[in-house]
Amino acid sequence: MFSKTCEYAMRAMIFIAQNAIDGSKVGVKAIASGIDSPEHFIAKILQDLGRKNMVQSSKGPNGGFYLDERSSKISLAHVVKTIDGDKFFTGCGLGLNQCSESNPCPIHNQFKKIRQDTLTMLENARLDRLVKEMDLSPLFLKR
Amino acid sequence: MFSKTCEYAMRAMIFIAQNAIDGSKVGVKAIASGIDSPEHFIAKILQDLGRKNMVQSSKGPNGGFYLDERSSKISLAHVVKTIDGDKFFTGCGLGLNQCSESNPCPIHNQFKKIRQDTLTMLENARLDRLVKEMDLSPLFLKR
DNA sequence: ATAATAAAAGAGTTTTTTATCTTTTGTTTA
DNA sequence: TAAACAAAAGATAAAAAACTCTTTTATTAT
Repeated sequence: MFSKTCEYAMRAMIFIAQNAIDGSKVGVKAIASGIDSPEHFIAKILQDLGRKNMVQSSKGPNGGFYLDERSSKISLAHVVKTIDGDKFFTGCGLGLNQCSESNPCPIHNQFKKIRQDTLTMLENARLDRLVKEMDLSPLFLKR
Repeated sequence: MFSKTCEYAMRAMIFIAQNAIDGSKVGVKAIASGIDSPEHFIAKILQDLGRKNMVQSSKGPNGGFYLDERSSKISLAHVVKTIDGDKFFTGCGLGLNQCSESNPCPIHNQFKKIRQDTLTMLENARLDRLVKEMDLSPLFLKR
């Protein structure tokens, strides 16, 4: 469905949203172990997300990753688009570039609906909201 | 969404269903150009599908690929499961192995519905049916 | 100032996926 | 039975994705 990179990114963002609260920060080591991902790999991914200002960080003692007000409202859809691009949301199910409304592949219309449902769902999955919901029920981010 | 291999496989199966009719057969060259895929690559994929009896073939002059009665009823879901496995239909959206009904990830329930819709859609997309529908409207399998 | 800490950056390596090329085997028809 | 044809099989090669290691830079606290 999504690339491994993208899965790690979503998990890491949720983990940060959950654990870096009230000015506190989380380090890569904690993130990596918290979401069960390779440490250096998730570090790279977070660097990317940082450059795009989707996550904030500070160096040095007590440093780590956290989310500012804007970042905490980011949706999983945004993360997916950033990492995997939007081919998931716009691409053809059979991989046809020319597939479109006027030039549909055999399963174009059915796929369109599913893609749209997925997009809506991921757009609604904003980090702050997920964390709030998870407070009610126990949560799991380990693979 | 699906691997390239899987996309080619689906396109090739549809193409064969469409073009190998009334005992005629289609060769890899025609298939490759018909679905715009690398010739040797789709040949390999069809070999795999052939071993699993999802497509029939014969060598020599006038040889090529075709579908027997059973194969022509195969669904795209079957093709996807054969090539990409069933992680698409059963796996967690965040890539968590332990995600389940009793141990759900933050987006488990929403994803479950989408996966189910996708599965239903692909199960209904049987080759014979797709070809019938395509006869009504023009079709495109080139990328 | 200096030592410790932690992310950023850069430079690989490994594995998987995608794609190509060559040889072999089986089938048909002339 | 020989030549042509077409898929099967096997072996490589190229590209992308996943992952690792080392060095640098910025920050904090002593």
